[in-house]
Amino acid sequence: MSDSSAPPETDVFAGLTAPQKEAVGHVDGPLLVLAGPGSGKTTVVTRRVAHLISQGIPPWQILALTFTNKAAGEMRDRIERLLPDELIARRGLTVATFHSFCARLLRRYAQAAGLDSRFSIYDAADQRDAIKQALKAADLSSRNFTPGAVASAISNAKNRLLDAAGYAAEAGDFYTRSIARAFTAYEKVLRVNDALDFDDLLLVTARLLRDDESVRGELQRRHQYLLIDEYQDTNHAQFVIAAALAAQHRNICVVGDPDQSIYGWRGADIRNILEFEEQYPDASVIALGRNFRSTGHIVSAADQLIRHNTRRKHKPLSTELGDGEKPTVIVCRHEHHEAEMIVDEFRRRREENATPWKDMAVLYRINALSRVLEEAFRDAQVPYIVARGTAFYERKEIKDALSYLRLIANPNDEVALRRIVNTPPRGIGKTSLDTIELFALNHQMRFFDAMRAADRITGLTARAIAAVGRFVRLIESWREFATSAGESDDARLLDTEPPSILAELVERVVRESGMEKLYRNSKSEEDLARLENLEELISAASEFVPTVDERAETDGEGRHWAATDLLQAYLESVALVADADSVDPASGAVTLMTLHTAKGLEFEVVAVAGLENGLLPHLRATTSDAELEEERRLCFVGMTRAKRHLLMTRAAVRTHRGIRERTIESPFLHEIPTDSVITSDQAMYLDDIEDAEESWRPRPCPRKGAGRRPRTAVEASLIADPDQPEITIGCLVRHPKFGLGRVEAIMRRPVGSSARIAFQSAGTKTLMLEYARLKRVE
DNA sequence: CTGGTCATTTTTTTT
DNA sequence: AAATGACCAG
Repeated sequence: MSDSSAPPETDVFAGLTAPQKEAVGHVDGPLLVLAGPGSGKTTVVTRRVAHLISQGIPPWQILALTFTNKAAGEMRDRIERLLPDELIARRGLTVATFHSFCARLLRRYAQAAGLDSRFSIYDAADQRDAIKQALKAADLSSRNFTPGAVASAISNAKNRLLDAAGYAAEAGDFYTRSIARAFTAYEKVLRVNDALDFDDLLLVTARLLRDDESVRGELQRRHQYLLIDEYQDTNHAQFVIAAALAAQHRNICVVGDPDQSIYGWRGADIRNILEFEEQYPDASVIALGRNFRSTGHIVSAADQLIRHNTRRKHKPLSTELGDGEKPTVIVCRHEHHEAEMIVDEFRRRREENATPWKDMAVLYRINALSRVLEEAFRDAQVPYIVARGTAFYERKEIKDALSYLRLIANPNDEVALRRIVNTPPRGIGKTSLDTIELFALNHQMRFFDAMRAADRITGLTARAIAAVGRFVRLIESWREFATSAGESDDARLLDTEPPSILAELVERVVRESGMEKLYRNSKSEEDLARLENLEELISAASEFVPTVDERAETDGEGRHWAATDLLQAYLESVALVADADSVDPASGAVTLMTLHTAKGLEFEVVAVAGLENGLLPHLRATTSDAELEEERRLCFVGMTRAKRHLLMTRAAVRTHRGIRERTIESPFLHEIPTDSVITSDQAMYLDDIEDAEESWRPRPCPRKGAGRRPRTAVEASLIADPDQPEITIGCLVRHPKFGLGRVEAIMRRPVGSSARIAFQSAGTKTLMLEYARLKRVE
């Protein structure tokens, strides 16, 4: 299929360097692309896929796997833009995250995998609940075995493809054997509930591919060309999945950078990329070392730092962009001072260099650092966004609503059931639940079935029986609604306007569960915010459209999407959101995020905060050399996000978890030669922790109660971008088609915020801010 | 059964 | 500092 002579100079090769061209032109056989920071990796990958298609390979034979939805979405968009229009119509190209690919595969091959296709996906919080339950069942005190420790032990085992039995076989000492018991009990909880945790998605898929020859063969034939992004972050399960898919055709292209491997703690195995050439001795290896992103001093400082990693193959980094400015290091007095310095610097950049807010970012090691920074940006009236897409789904009211939905989709999901059975309070208290549980146990019944038979349970008060009956009828009426209401006509799916059957269901749940009433009757601002969040959830549901890939899986022979399929896909997409997914380039605000989420992104101006010993490197990652090297890579990733200017800060005194402590400089700062950076010590004469406190004057205009109140999603969107006239609630806007209207509500969502606008002539509509070309009218 | 207060704990990073 | 869990009064 591939031409052995030089690839033709079509436009997919335009403007590329020689190694880039080589990678783009590669068609058959294994390929390893070592892509340093800013080396045009995404360009190479997307053009290569376009090139494959131009060589006559059907798009549906190509499978690209990424780690975040955002990366997948971007890749899909960029590939499609490279393809001729007539091809887009008949695509079928699969670009997905590892986890969503596996989830879909497992639903399709549920029977072969020994699963119920309605299985739930448990997130970290659900997993915690399930582990607590398991610890109780295994009669282990959660004193000595904290759910967190057990969870990470189990996760590590699963990433190595060990199940509970395999783990137990390895367990020697008392502690490990106890964990093994907890593991076994936890697996039982998952099985009974028809639930999988994140690790299971990979583990079960890997096992299925390994053990089931016919499934493996089918998938190998379907996915002839495999592409894996960020390969340095794959764990063993992912490695097995990739190897199984590629075993026959060997058309596997992996892209990554060992120096940016930062997920070792969750089982990523850097050996996967380091030993790729041993696994595929005939692999072509292409190194992309030239940096097109950052100016010279930034590249050189980062390079000096990463050289301190010993277990590493050094590759030269060079830049195309001239020296630029030296990175700045500022030693601040304390965290508030640090935040102010960063805000000051960003303001100056905007005034002097006209750098837009959206091209600036603050990166930090731990989420807890965001609070002080947020305060500083808010007080300075600088628009900012905290990239934390998962935060929305961690809110109590949202988790509750989703638990109702999960229970509708999967009747056996007892973790979901227990969460909402008495939320909002409906008279089913602990005593009643214990009685029901005992009954279920004695009669070998499902918990929900026992509730159904509540009137036969002795020891339950008449009051409780009535309450339980009402609850059961409520759930069953929703379930009936979801199963009977099919999408009568496919056009509805493509319609952006409600009513969507899904939104209807979510709305019914919010209303009929009593959640709406509970929060509406409350006077507290917090509950009002909760109500707004629930409305946002409904609005998000109304706009939910399964991805092309998902639809392709189910549509097939003209099969219609039933409401339950839609619900399933929705719950799946919600379970698998990542923080990085919420990074919105159209937002017009400074982005605040962790170093981990920043991987793969770039900004003109970047501040890395908290360069202190114990914070970066983190205290818990200093026990081994391997961990310390990973922390160094993390710092390297942060530094190389900057295109033009890099600011690194630390506070001499920092308050963390309520304790104020003097800090020690990060060794990483020490490792960068002093003449590679410009250092400014603002805390030189700070002899005493008390001085730090005195020097912190309360900021100018502290609003009443600010800082206490939980910030709502809506509030975040009210911080406007001065680059453009802001769109706020109540303001007048003009839409190119609908004309003049007034903004009634703004809904900020992880991806694509929207606004409800009452138009003078066109009626009330909900529009996506990103696409609707709204102009504010003064 | 509900809703308060008080004590205790918190792994940093995430699909 | 914040969030959970245990305990107790209504």
